[in-house]
Parts: sequence; structure tokens; C-alpha cells
Amino acid sequence: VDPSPILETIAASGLRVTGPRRTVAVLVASQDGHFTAADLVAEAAARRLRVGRATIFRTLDALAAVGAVERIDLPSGEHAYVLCRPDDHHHHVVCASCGRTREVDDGRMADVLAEIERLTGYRIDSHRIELYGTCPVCRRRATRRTRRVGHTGQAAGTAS
Amino acid sequence: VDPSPILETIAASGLRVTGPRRTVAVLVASQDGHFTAADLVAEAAARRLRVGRATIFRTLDALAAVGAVERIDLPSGEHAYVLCRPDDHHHHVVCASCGRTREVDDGRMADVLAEIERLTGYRIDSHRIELYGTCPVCRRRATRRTRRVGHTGQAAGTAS
DNA sequence: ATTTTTGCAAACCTTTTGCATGGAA
DNA sequence: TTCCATGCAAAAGGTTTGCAAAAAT
Repeated sequence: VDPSPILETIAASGLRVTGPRRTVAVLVASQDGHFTAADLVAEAAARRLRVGRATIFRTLDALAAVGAVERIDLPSGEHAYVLCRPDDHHHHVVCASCGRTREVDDGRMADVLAEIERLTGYRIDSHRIELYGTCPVCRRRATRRTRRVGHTGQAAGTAS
Repeated sequence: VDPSPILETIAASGLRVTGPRRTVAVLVASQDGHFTAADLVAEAAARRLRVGRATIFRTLDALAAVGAVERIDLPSGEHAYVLCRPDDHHHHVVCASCGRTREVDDGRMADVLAEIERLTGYRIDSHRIELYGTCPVCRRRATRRTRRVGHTGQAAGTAS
């Protein structure tokens, strides 16, 4: 994918567009699905792109702050990131099998939240909604395998 | 609060009810709002209850596995736990100011998820939904303070 | 010029693990 | 008596930080 939008977001936020940040943007743009800071460190090493580990962490923080990526927590508790469009409000569905994510928009979620505010008296300032499942591709694969060997697939962990 | 339900859940799950686990149950039951493993370690030390750090981590894992507590991730990325009724499906609203949590039930969330499955083709196996906001008590406090000094309160971070 | 950013390495924090001992069922 | 659970201390991760040098505006 093209890293330019990430760099534009950085520039638009008044942050400096530096060499290392370009590198991180390229790495982020080339991920497909979610990725951890460690993934980027490893891939930078593999591609012989020299960026300090601290810079990767700091850049990911900055990107999350400006909305170019979102920090998510996998059911395992690992911290991961996903690339996303900065603008509108959305959530991610994460495939437990291949890690690919897909954005879904807020939809009627807002109504549900409004009702919860009414019921509890809390003012809800922010929320974190992460959905885990199996994407169509992996599902098809799993089905095929099931037919052959009776493999039942896997269920992800947390269901809060 | 009363730690007995926690111990009963442990027993009902075929785990052993041991001294250290009783201690952890008491600590958990006395938390109000969310708490981290470190909180329990600190409080155990303060109350001069001798439990190994590893045991606290292991017991929290076990409690989460049997549904006596739920592991959540705060907007800051910290791992925390909240006490909860094991049985039915629910979510937590966490007060960003005082940390108190309140359970809300699934409600129409299930419908929303079903629609998302339809739209994306993903099969959703599990989800993690955490809501952050301000509870009625803190909200009142914040308002009072605002009137006096123009304090604007705080917004939590992540809004996925 | 000025201010931000980087890289490195060390520091920090949280969580896990090996293993011998102790305790529940 | 037989496993399961504990404690300790060490190890393992993951993330942050201080600081001098380098780069961006």
C-alpha cells in the first residue's frame, strides 16, 4: 500500500516528516492486518532498514495520537496496531485466523451507547470495541478442511 | 464486599480452595472499580497478607478463566481486572475519573453484531467492548468544580 | 538558529517460569 | 497419597528514558 497518506497526516499535524518516520510509514503501510511494534522492528531488520527500536515505538505512539493507526488489544492481551483512515468513527473486525482486519462503521452502535448512557447515568466519553472472528476467506478454508478431516476450527478467547 | 462467591466459583470449577486463594479473593472483593495485579500486590503488602506475586498473577488468571473477574484493557493500555458476576453476558462501563465500573447487559448489542456479520461476511466469535466515561457521582463533582474554577474535566483517550 | 527527532543503551515494569516444598482433596 | 498449588528468584518480554548527536523547519 501507499505510505503517503500516513506522511501527510504527520505533516498536517505539525510533526516533522523525517527519514525514520518515512521508513516506519512504509513498514506500516506494508502490513496487512494487525501488527505489533515487535513486528515492525523485525521487518525493519529483515529489510535492512535502519531505524532504532525506540523510534518505532515513538512513531507508533505519534501515529496513534494523530489517528493514522489505532492501537488495539488482542484477546491474548498483546498490544497491536492497525492502519486506519483517520477521519470517521469506525471499529475493526479482526480475523483470529489470519489477522486481517476490516473496518466497519459505527452504524447503530451509537444508538446502543446512547441507551446505555440513559440506563446507567454514565456519560460515555470513549469506547473501545473490538470484534474477533473469522474472515470469509479463512472461513471457507476452515470449512474445506472440516469436510476432509473433521477439524472444528477455533474460537477466540475473550467475550466481554 | 463478600469474597465467598468468588471462592464458591473456584470450588465449583474443580479448583482447590487454598489459603492464598482465599487471600486473593478477599483482596479482589475489597477493590472497588478496576484494579491491576500490581494493585493487589501492593495491597497485600500493605495489609501484611503474605502471598507470592506469582500466586496473585496465577490466581487472577484462574479467576478470569472461570469468569469471576474479567480482564479489561484501559485506554492507557494497562491490563486491569474487574470483579463480575460469572453468569450472563455483559459489558462494563468504566469511570475514567474514579475507576468504578458498572455492568450493563448485552441488550441490543447482539443485533448490531449480527448486522456487522452480515455486512462484512466475517463470523464473529468473540468481542471485547469497553466503555469509558464519567459516572454520575464524578460528573456531579466535575460540574461543581467547573462552576467554581472553569475546570473542564478530562476526556479519555481511545475511541475505536 | 531553533526546536524536534534519533539512536543507543540502560533502566523499568509487568508477567512468566523452573523447581523443590507444602497443602488440598 | 496423589496431584495441585505455592513461593522464590531468575528470566523473559515489552516499553520507556536520558542524553548527546543529527536533522528538520
